[in-house]
Amino acid sequence: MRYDSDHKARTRKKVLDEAAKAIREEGPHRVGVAGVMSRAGLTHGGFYAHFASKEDFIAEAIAHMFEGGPTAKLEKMKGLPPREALIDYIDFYLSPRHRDSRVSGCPLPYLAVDIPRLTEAARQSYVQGVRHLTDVIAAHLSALGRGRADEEVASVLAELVGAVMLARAEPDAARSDALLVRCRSELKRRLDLETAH
Amino acid sequence: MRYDSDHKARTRKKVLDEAAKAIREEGPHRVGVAGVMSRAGLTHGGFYAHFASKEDFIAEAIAHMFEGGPTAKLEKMKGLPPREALIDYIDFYLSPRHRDSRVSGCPLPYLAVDIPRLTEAARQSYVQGVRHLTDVIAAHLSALGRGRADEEVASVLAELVGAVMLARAEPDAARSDALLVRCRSELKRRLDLETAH
DNA sequence: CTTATAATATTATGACTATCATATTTTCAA
DNA sequence: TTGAAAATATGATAGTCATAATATTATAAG
Repeated sequence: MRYDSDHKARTRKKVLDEAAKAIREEGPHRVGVAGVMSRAGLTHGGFYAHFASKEDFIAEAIAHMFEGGPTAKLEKMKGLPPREALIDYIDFYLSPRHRDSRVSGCPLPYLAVDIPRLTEAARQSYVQGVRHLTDVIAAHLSALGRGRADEEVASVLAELVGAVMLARAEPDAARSDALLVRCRSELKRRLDLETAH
Repeated sequence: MRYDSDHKARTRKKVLDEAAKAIREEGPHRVGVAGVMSRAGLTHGGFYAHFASKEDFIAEAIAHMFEGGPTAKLEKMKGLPPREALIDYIDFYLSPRHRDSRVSGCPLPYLAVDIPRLTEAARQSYVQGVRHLTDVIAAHLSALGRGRADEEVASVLAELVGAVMLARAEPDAARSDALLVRCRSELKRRLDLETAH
């Protein structure tokens, strides 16, 4: 071979990185081949040397979103005592910073609505991500001695995802902040995670 | 005038009805002028006799979504005793029927993700819809004698919206149903709405 | 330094889109 | 029944998109 052995692989990763950001900003259907390639410092010509089709590309980009940085926070949870881990995660997930992060951030709220409109491959990536997050949270709830962890985790995840989406849709910053604060405190209250007394 | 005095108004309504359905099915950016006009039994030519631009059209269609049928359920809530109203609404919102309703159904979960990408006019319609639903639920929570209704309503709304979205994203029917059941029962439990004992 | 080839760029094509100018149809009033 | 105007249709234009064929560049091996 003439180029570096992983030259193409690095380019591919760069393109997928940009795609993941663009999907968060514009949604999976509005990202264009030429746009993403350009953001990655390339022209659109080489696209089909990397991906079979745009559909395939979007599915790969979505899988990529679940591998990247946003999962780091989740992995860190595993090493912490359950109470601390849950408090940390709720505070992170419902933080203004996470709400405003338009290029990283958990894929779940970004993609939920479009998942039924995407390919089977994209759906599978999404489902895996949901299962993973569900399992980690449920494990910590169980470790805390909560008997109905399996029931509770559905409700907790729904509130996390719904709150981030509604906070992003609220243009009034103060109201958006208030929504996050309220959901944070309600979540901790109903999971008996309050730090005081 | 030569045509019936409200001929144009009826056509306009028909077009907006179809647009509202199409937005739920495909998202606000993927609905096309020609497609919606065709669904309404017209050709694309007359479009600009009804709307100034596509952006304006989408904003009007979104406003229309909040006026139509899906709000009926909400209005019915107002006439019921608070406990019954809340139980009814939760059971409706988190029903498989509402999850599967791809042409009617509450606009909140359908639009949340796209709202930051739409015009100011569209955002304002959405915000009004959120406020309205928030107020009605909060009023019923207060009527039930719950002191922290303003805090709770944010959490409840987030869970309702998030649960519907996640249920729609879950391709496994049994798992999707289970998610809805769990959120229904968790919501009623934490709001002390359980019917038994 | 040369050459082969992998990686990327240039350019082209056809499908689709919003928009608009113009033509045609519809139907009330006379 | 006819004329006029309102409502809608036909057809065109310019732009964008995914896709692909071909050309060019970059670089590791000889």
